[in-house]
Amino acid sequence: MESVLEEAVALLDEAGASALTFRALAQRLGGGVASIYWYVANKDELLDRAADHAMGPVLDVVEKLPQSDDPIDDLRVMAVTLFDAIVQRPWLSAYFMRNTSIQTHTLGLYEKLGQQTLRMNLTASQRFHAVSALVGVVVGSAVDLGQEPTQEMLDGNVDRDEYLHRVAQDWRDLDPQEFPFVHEIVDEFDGHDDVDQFRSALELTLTGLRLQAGV
Amino acid sequence: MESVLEEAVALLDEAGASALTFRALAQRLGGGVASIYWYVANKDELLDRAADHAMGPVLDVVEKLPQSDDPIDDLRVMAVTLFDAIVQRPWLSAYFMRNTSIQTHTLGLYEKLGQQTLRMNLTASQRFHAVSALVGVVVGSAVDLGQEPTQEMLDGNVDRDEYLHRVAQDWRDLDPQEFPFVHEIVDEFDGHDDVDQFRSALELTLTGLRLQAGV
DNA sequence: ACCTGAACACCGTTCAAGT
DNA sequence: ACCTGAACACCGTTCAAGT
Repeated sequence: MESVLEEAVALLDEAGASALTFRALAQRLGGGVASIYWYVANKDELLDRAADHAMGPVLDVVEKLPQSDDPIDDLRVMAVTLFDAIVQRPWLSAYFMRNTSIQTHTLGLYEKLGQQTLRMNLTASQRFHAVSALVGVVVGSAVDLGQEPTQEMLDGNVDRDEYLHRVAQDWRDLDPQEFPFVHEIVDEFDGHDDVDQFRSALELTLTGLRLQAGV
Repeated sequence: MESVLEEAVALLDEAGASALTFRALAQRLGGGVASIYWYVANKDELLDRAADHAMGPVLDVVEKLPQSDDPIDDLRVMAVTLFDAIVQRPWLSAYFMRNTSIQTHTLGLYEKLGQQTLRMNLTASQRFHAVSALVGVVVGSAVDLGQEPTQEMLDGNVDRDEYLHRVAQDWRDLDPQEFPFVHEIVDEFDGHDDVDQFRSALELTLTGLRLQAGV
């Protein structure tokens, strides 16, 4: 079981979600395809378990984080830790919190995030929504990352920077009268860093939360 | 072309992303599978175009929205409009803003959101990040919705409420000492509305944005 | 310009049969 | 308890050939 998940994660890391097939996994394990069905009921469960397996080290880090006097600061560090993990493993975002009865590490992370809201003056509803919002920011910001390279990127052998640059050029060719905003931000878009984007989105949500809790 | 997208959207609406196959689509169009390849290069493009096709009416609504004196209020209405569309078509979230050179309606929506930030005292970078954050909130909140029903849900013939209730029961069985947050919010989680969750996340981001712009 | 049948190289999943 | 080979019912995609 352990080695099944280990090899599944390795396949996902090497070539993304589309590379994880039962046949490829069986080959790496040196067995037949049907064997894997002794450990998991179907591919969904395999992916849920693989994702949670990869969350183990992340939970370890989060649990060892020192607590400051400011729960908002602690939430920020935790969210960044989680986001960093997803940056390194973009395939994670699609399977985060999909089945907590199987994903115990993920549930642990959810709990640790939530415990910070227990330190703030909020209602249970506000706490629930706050953590959902934070998870949403992390996952929402990571959606871009999780996307498999498009056919265009594979064909032209273009990397991310080159791809962003081409899109930016398309945008610059648009009518400035009709698309004033796109023209305003096209230089920002061109070569932008996903981490900056995430950080800004996170800060907006944390600011809103700070105001709500009055801390 | 128009009818290809029309039928593709119909298939997606009826049974989700997994129902849209070239064979199923060809059958509905009364033709062969290979015909579709005259209109689109591959399945990715089909999905990108279908998603943008469904965005047409949404853009129409957003463009006809009256402008208030508060750009934040206008952003809220637009975000809610977009979210509502995704609630009705959960499959949309996965293909939003994936290829703007093809997705002209989607680009139009992005522009309309952004134009509200032009009315606020922000830098170009802040504007870019603000709209990215808002899109992230919408898409991030919609990720739950977009997920296909799990095998467990199909097997047991359980609906969403019943499913939430089962997960909630699992959570209630956890050790309260170890999972104080999960216990705090389990009653909120049980039977929660995705719209409420989205609204809260949106409000936190808008509050942060209001503070940043000083309006 | 538009459509087709038939094939190719894959998938996830099942199942009777093995140890 | 664990593994297997072989089959089943699908996929997206290609291509030579048609109108």
